[in-house]
Amino acid sequence: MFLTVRSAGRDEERREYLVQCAIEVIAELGVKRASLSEIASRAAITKGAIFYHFTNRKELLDAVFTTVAGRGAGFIQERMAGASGPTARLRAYLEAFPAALLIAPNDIHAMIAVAAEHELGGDPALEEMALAPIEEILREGQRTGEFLDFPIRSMALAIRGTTETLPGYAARHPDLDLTAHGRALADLFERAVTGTVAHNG
Amino acid sequence: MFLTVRSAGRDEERREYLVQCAIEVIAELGVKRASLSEIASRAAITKGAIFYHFTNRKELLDAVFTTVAGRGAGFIQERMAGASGPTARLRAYLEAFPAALLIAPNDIHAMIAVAAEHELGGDPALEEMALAPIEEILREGQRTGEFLDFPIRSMALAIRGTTETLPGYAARHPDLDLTAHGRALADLFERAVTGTVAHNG
Amino acid sequence: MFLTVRSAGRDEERREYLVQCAIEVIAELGVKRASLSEIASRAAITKGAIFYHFTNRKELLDAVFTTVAGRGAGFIQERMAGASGPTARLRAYLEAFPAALLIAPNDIHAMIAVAAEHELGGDPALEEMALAPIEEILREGQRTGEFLDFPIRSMALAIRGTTETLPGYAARHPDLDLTAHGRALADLFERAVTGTVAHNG
Amino acid sequence: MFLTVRSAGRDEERREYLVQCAIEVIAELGVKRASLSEIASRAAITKGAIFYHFTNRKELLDAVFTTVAGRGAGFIQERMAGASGPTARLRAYLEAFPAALLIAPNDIHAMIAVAAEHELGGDPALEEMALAPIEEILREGQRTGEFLDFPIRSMALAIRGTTETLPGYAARHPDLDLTAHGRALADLFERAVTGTVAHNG
DNA sequence: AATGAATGAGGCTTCATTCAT
DNA sequence: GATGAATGAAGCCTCATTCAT
Repeated sequence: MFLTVRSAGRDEERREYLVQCAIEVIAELGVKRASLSEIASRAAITKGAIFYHFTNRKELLDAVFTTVAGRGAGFIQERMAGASGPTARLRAYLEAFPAALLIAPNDIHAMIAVAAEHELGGDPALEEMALAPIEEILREGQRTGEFLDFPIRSMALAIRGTTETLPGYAARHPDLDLTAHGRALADLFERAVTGTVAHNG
Repeated sequence: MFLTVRSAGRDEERREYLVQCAIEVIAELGVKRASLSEIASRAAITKGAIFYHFTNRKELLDAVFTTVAGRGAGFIQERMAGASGPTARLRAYLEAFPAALLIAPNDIHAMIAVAAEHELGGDPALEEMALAPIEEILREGQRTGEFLDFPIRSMALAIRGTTETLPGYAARHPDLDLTAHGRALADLFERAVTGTVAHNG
Repeated sequence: MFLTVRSAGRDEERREYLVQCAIEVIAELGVKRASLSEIASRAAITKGAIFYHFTNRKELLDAVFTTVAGRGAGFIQERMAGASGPTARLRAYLEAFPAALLIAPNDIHAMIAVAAEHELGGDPALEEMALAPIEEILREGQRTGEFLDFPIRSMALAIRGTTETLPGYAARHPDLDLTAHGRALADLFERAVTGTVAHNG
Repeated sequence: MFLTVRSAGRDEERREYLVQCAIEVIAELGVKRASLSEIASRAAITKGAIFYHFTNRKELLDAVFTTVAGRGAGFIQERMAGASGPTARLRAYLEAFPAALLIAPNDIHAMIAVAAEHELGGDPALEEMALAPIEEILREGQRTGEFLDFPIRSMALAIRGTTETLPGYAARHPDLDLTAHGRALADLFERAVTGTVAHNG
């Protein structure tokens, strides 16, 4: 349609398109088997063309991660927008993650897969970015007194570990009821941080 | 006969040695980058020699997993031996895992890494094997009434996710106090399953 | 479009070039020793490049066989074109094979070599394909009464065995007069199938 | 039985045993896949031990060939012993080969397989050894006038090609009636060399 | 006479990367 | 902006061969 348009935007569009193709391939085959050939063929271009848009494979993978992490964070924040107070926000967070997996499984699978690769020798700042929003909720809860006293980092790691590990299991067990599981996780961590579960009463 | 026995012992020794080298390489570089070259050079032999002791890379990796999973299970069982009752057993389990990471970090790293690869390409039974002991405790706790009512699989997944994810973080944050973290996890899940924490009282 | 056509042509050219190189190597060294390294070095490219044009070694070998079998069949059919009647056709066939060996020895050597490997690991249909044209002539000769009564398959196997075995001998005995040998074979089998030899009278 | 005997004969026995094992493996798997490992394991010894008895793989293969070719020649000579006159001898020869294939298929398969490997870069004298007895019959037939005039080498090559090619086909077509085929070959070549077939009249 | 362990060369294959066009 | 062709390093694996014991 816009084939004749020569704008800088075209470049960006193309990058995003390639990233999207990469996400799909990664979600289906895993990072290791997501070769540039595979991605290129999914995008119906040639391997060489990828290098016009990305310096190397790593840069493409980074773009994939940034994209999916960004979208994921956006989705979760949306879900948390209506929740006021740390307890509700924690619940929203824990239910949002499985919901995201339901709505955009490719994104989540790709995010986890790439993150796993990145972990060895990857950017430690990335990890903090994932923990930060959780810890913020926890800290606020302790400040307001709604939450009990517990080591924040340990609790955050438990929460993150629980969510991070979910996509793989869900992929292998398509019968898992993600909504129910999300609620169960919310209950579990609500009781862990507050000592009781209001909503189930 | 003696010759056979003696040489069988040698052979077994050699296999174990190679497995140990593989564990170290995997713990340091991850499964993907643990090439046979790398492992061979760590063992100060040639690549070809590996094939004298193992049919395949896969067979070596399987041996690695069997070894580390066996040692890990042994260690955790030892730690749980003194604990009676589901509450105590759950605490023992959750404290034992970080302790194992402290004592034999390579084993744990290799175990998680290999398990991740195995699960991608494979054996769903493995996953159940990891969840089974956890779920057994949870079921018993619910039966005796010590534990609240919650979906067992969800709780087990949370526990497993928490532990499975720990080695990576610990590797990137050597300053993490694993003993304290183990206690925190035990507290957290004890409160989640029982509604309160006895030992902190 | 032109670009596609032109490049498809290039691609095909390249494939044919590689096939030709493979034919030469196979003719000289045999299939077993015709490694991709050897073929690549003959083609003055790298091993890796072969995989750009062929999926694997087997595909290259298949292309070799298709090529030489096609050319060989073409040549023999050409020679048989002028011959009418089973007796003349049989003679044409038997003289054409040594002639082909004279004109394109590499082709014939490669064909026999690859066929031998294929048959070991494989395709029984190939064998029937080689026997079919011979048996057709024999059947027709018996139908018209020009040929005596004999078991067709046995006669065909004798003819095929005679030709199949010739390239090896010819390679080791460059002094063999292939034209004369072809005539001798034609005489021999003509007498075998008709009881007499017309042309020698 | 003779385990305690320490004679030079032991060595020879062992060699023969290994050769026999090699024959079986080659007959079953072909020369290429008849690795020393495979042969050793068939012989229930170790690879290393083979090198005590043979300098290298080639020497073992040579011994295999010598053995099977010797036994084959013996068998054929036995069968030809009762035949007097070139016509009868030729018939005996041509019927003996398929008979040998029936009685000792492993020998024949191994012989052909090894010969095929030897052909590229092998001993040319070997080939003459196979042709000599055929040519002797043919020459005698021409001398006595029983046989027509034809180029001896060409006829011998046809006969050898026919027989040499048979084992492979027979292996792929176990339903082939070897006795009938032998008779057919004898008829065919008898007519080719004499112009008629006495025995079928 | 033989074994067990290892070597080292060579084989096939995959893939990120480069580059002329 | 993109393609097609190629490179080269690395990976896994096989196997004849060697050698101390």
